[in-house]
Amino acid sequence: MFQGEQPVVANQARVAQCGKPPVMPKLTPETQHARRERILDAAERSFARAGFHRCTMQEICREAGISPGALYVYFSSKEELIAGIVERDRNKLASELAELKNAPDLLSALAKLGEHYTIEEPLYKRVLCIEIGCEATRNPAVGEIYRSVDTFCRQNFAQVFERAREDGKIEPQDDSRTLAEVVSLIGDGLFWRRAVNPDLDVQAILPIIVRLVSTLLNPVEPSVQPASKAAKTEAAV
Amino acid sequence: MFQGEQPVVANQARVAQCGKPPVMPKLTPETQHARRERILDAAERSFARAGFHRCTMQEICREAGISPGALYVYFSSKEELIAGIVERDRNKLASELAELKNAPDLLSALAKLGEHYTIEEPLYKRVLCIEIGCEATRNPAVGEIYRSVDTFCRQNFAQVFERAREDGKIEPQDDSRTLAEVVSLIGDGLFWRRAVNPDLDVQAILPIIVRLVSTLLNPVEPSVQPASKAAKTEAAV
DNA sequence: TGAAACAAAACGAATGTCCGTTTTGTTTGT
DNA sequence: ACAAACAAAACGGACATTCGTTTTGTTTCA
Repeated sequence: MFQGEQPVVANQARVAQCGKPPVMPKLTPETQHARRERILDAAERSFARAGFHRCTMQEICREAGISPGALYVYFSSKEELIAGIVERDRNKLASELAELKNAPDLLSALAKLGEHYTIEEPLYKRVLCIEIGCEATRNPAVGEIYRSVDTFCRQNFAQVFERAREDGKIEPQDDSRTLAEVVSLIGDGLFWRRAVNPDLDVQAILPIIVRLVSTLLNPVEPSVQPASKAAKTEAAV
Repeated sequence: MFQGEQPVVANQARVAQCGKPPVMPKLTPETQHARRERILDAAERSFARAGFHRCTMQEICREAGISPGALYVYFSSKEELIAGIVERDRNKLASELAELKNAPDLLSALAKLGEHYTIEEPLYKRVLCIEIGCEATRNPAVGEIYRSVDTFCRQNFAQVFERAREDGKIEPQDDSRTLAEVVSLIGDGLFWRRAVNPDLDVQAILPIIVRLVSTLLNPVEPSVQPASKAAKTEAAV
């Protein structure tokens, strides 16, 4: 994914093929899209505050400064609004992770991402991530979006590792996809801890996390630049 | 905590000081407790299926095979039922983690715990864990229970690490509480990944996880038994 | 002892509220 | 001018909780 309006993960299962297609035309597409975004923003804040299922449509309308009638022009159900939130959020994550491929230094790029998502990102967004994952375990539409992005991200990680393997930076017996899964696990763990315990001192933890990940990534002598065909050192682990 | 009926974490914030205490029948305390447990079991299954907020009291009653009236004898609100579930579940986790102190081999004990919670434990319990964490971010009563247990667990980990430090098994510059946080992070990450992606191949991942944790724990020459006063090796990192 | 009297416990239909959605007019943009 | 966009109010269904009644079990008393 490069910048642009296409989502990273194809819109298979285009959100909710509800009987009645929302009536759509007549406002210029840009303002149309802008209003959808505006509503999504309001919904995001509201959902983060109360959770998907304790948040009322009225509350979202209030937050967005519009009436229910207006809202239903853009989203034909609460369900669809939820799916819209999830889709937008996940696609953003996916495109950010996809950037990793271009990073000159994977490790510091990862650290930076971790820092971004756990420190700079406002609290309500972090809480929403958790809510989304939770919803994905029960709501089929959400689950499908969630898992498709998740799969994409892991494949992406795996490709990065595969490339690292070619540079001899990886223990040969380690499977790339398994490593990708481990990195995802650590990332998700970081999210989760941060959401659940807002006092978490991320700054203290990150260096250790980075050190851990680096043991997966750099069995090769450091400071020696990619001598292409892996020169394994004797010092095991 | 040793075996017994006391919860690991004290019941500060005794669940829901709601205006009206449940009517509490004149049943012998044992059967009273037994029925509460029975209801909690049913609620646990129901909540896991639908989530706390989409699950109706009727559904729980159906699952428990009792009437709404009967349920309200034992729990005076849905809120209290939720808190009851959370309290029971978290205390069980806490007492299991507390066992780690007695484990002869920390690493394999951790691996075993991980395996237990991600493979043997039935799916619905795993999903419930996620739901609980999520609820903890918004519901104050639940949050209090969750965080008190969480704190307890991390302190426990930290103590274990502190002991390991005395045996020279830890990098001196690593703070025990930070290490404890990292281990919690990995554990929670494992939960989360497993709940969100039921296809996760835990068996493939665990060895790598164990290897990672072991790098925190064994910078000292392996096979050399605890020579009590840490003999630091030169090989930094 | 045995059945009448009482109490505890459970039942389940009824209640009132809340909330997603629809309907009905009015306004606005093109 | 006309349909799209909107606001406001109202609808209808669902849900947590209540409460009058029934069932079950235990005590009382003759």
